[in-house]
Amino acid sequence: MFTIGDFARHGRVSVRMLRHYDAIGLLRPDRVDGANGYRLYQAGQLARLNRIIALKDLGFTLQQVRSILDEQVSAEQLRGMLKLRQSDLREQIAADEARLAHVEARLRMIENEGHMPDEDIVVKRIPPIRVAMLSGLAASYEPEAIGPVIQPLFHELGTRVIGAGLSVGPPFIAYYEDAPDGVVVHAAIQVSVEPGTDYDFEIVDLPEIPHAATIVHRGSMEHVVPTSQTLARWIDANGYSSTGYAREVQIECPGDNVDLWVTELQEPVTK
Amino acid sequence: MFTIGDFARHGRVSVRMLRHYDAIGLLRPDRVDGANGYRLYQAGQLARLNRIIALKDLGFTLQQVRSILDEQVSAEQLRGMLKLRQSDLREQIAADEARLAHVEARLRMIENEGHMPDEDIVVKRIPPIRVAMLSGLAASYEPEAIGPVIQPLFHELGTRVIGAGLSVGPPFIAYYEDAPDGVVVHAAIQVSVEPGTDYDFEIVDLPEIPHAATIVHRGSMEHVVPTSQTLARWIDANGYSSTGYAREVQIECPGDNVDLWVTELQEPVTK
DNA sequence: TTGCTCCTCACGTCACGTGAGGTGGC
DNA sequence: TTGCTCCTCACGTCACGTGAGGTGGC
Repeated sequence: MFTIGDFARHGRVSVRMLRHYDAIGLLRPDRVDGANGYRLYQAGQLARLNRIIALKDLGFTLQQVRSILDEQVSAEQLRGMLKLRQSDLREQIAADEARLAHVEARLRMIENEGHMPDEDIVVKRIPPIRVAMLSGLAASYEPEAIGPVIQPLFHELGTRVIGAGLSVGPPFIAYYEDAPDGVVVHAAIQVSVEPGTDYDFEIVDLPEIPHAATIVHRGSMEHVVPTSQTLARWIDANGYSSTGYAREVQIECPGDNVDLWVTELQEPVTK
Repeated sequence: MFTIGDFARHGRVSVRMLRHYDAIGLLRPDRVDGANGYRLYQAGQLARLNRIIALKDLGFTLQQVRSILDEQVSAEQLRGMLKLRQSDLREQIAADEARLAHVEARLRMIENEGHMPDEDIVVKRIPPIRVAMLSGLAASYEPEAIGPVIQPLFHELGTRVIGAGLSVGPPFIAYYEDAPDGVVVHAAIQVSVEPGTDYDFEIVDLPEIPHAATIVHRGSMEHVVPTSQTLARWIDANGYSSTGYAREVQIECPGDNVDLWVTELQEPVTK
């Protein structure tokens, strides 16, 4: 017979753990002294304690350990639980390796520039969205070429959407596609209508972007280039690669002051 | 101005997270409506939200995120924090890979034998221990060769230790070393004395075993072979290798009934 | 009026670590 | 008597998720 302290020393666990396992019914002492409540264990119970520790070390919860030990799971169910643990662990490892790569990218930035960037980039899923849309063609993918095309498009689109009796407000979305003779420019405004109705603009469901590297740009789109470059460098430094032009989502754009505009760039990426 | 719901949608976080960040002072709303307590955010605050999410994704706690954002840490301190995170992540990944290897070993056992072993093996650190010791020589490392050597050793050791006025009781430890002409057999009993005194037995500090694969054996040591084999197979299946003979620690050994003996085998291993 | 969004508590999560406050045997 | 071990609460951990119960504007 061992007191809880001796049993803990032999099992190389804490006394608190043994009390906890008693409390949740995972490992009851062999008997409890009626007079003083002392827990008393048998040496043979070390075998069960070892099984508990071994299963716990595999990453099972104590609930799972209990049902495995109390033979409430068949060999086949156990195989299923192990398979699940296996894939969870693989995911966990992959996620931690991604995190590690990001940490190392940050360290490289500090080595190179002496500080971390002030703007921050986050990879998110962008859900699909239904928009009213007009399109045009620009000579190249530069602010000087895009601006004169997209601004009239948004103006015209706003007029037509209001004319169709729909409400207009942010987010306003600009996005781009390569064309043989330049860049196709799309101006889009979120709307909630059923498709099929006939309007003097397109109704399009923009697809989700499973992985978009995003950054917030403040101020006029004339000065978006440094922000885009920060985004591009980050994508590169973190082992992603771009799979298209960024969507530009105007989150706030008071008409009177472009310095207060807030735009999110959403660039589709893959690892 | 965004309500909390709109701001959460733009930032792709939950409303609850924004309330939590407000509560801990990490991201306060731009202002709070005095009448109804509504939180109101500015689009520009998305930049801070993104920085929070990005740092959180690196694995920093929200406390750390706050001190980084509020510029209470210098670039040098930040580099230190990133380095620490880096090594933590590497450790985490290594630990999960070890766990994964163990899960896979379990799966192989189920495929091969249709069930998991009933006895369980745990890798532990064995702390150093001071013992009284007598030694002998056996022809080989088999129960039939060891038994006749170690039993008289323990008997004699017990007599001498009692004769020296020290108390005797489990754990009794047997351990082994290779010798040119057989195996050196050590019989040891834990004692607490200062070294230097002269006894008719040795006082030895058994070193710690940083990594010991341990299994509990019940019953006479005559029947230890299947238990040893279980341990050896496990060591092999889990990618460890043995670096010596196992210590045998008698945890319980009532003199009248060897079937009730409980012994822990502690085999030193490395990855 | 019904829905929708907002609010503030407050419990639950998981496996213990860590006191606080007290008892019993050597 | 002093130490040591044992006991039972009960809070704290970390970042929210999830109700409960209620309010305000369309």
